[in-house]
Amino acid sequence: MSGRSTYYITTPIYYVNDVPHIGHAYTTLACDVLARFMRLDGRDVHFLTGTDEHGQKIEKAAAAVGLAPQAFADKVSVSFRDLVTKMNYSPDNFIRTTEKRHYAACQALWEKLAAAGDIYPGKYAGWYSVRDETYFVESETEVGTDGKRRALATGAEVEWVEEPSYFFRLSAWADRLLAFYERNPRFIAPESRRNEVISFVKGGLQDLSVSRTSFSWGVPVPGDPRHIMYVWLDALTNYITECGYPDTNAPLWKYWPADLHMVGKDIIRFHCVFWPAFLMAAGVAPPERVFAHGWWTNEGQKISKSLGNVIDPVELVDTYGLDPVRYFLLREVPFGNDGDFQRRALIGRLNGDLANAYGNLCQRVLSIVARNCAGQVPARGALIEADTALLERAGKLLDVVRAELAEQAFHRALTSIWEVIADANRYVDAQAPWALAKTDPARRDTVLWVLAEAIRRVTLLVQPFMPDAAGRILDQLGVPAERRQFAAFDRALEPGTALPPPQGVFPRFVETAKAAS
RNA sequence: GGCUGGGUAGCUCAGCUGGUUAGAGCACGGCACUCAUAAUGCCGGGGUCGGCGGUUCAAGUCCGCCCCCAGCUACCA
Repeated sequence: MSGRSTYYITTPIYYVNDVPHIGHAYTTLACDVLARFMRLDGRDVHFLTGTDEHGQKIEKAAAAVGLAPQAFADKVSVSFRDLVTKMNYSPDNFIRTTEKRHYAACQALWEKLAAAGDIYPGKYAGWYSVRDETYFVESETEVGTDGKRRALATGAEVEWVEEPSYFFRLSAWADRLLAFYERNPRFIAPESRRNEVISFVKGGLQDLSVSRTSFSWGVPVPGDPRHIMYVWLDALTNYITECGYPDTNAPLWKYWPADLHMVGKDIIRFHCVFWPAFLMAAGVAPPERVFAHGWWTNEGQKISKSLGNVIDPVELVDTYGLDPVRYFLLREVPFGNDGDFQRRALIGRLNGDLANAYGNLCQRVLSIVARNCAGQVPARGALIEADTALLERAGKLLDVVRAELAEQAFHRALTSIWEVIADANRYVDAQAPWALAKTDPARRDTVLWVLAEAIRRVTLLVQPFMPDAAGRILDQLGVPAERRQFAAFDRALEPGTALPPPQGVFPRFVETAKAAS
């Protein structure tokens, strides 16, 4: 942990050659929960997401539909902004690589690298397919029986082509990168990814081609505008563009270095090798941490457009509700691992964890309160051991969840919260407030107060995961907005506070015949 | 091929530096309760901890070999 009061967290910028799918939704969701948690915990948070709009693919996709690249990017970028609303994400800004300030940042970074002697002109050579208009790595090609080399993916004939290109002296950075990983063991997570990156770098690094002349949709290289900057040099720079680079006196520069770049496991190399090398070469501090999460499969099958089994987050939210989907994605799979998306499992979580355990706990407690306590937070008398035991378990939760989220262990944070929910359900049965109603109303009130207070503590911590549902439960507990920050975690419910009539927050999901088939 | 991680109840997984009868959640069976969203609680069945061999008073937990799975092995992102 940095120990700073600021917290800067980023998603990758999403390539607008694609419509948003579960993978995009998942990455941003994880960031959103962290951003919300840190804000509630009093940190000065900056949460950034956005779109990557340059490159040959965009140029070609735009041409294919008869649009200028910018117009095409404008159009597709909107669907990513819509997802932000749909999923109730809370970014502080949505950055686009086509912004003027981003061109300035990229070119400034380039000039810094060039001045440091880490960029030099050379030739980029590789197996080029004229038909596919793209280069292939040697391993992606194969020499056929006729002696001609072809791309494995497309079967198109490839030829050895050389074009002028600028190179970044990455080969010179291997040792410094390894030393950096050594000094910063938290830089790459999870552990298995760290091993992969280190072994990759230990295997030796080649210089990196960082400009192209084969297309023009991108940031021109300073002093040589025939060249367009390599997409990753362009894309990664967004993280510092946002902070005002190259102006280190800019108001947002206080957020750099980023506390966390959240990425999918497919782009870990760009973030853990290229990016820190670029930054160190430019004299800018590398980010604190990169977390590479896993991928989802769909009911056991690999997700692919050609299989037509892409998971649409919008459809999920429309079917199951936003908060259950947010909960499921972060609870079902240990964060960092690949996970299998199963409707049955989602429904199981929704009905079991949310409706039965948590929602029903709130409902059974609040309805007794409503019926017996004149619509107010009940009076509390002396506490017995069972009472303090439950309250203490709920009270420890803030530290537990804070520690788990420092490691991005969302599933463990949620498991801990739900253990207290289970404790609370056991406590209700053991104390049986409905029976106390006849024998000892004062004790009944105390039991209800303890339960309401335990639910308050739990729900405060549920807020980052399910902001809307948690908000509605806190409403029903009469917790005012200004006491929903973790600074107010220890401010117990005040007896006598007026409460609105209780209302179910997590309805069970009942499968219709159609949904089941 | 090389490197890394993993193979523990029907399913998903915990099991740190080796130590009493191997755990949780879900699913399944029984019981209790009736405040609650047919919710909740209690009890229970079920595992030769991938295989073989070894170290040790003692091994999912250490060592060796083997089998199986996944990821990585660079410039579309």
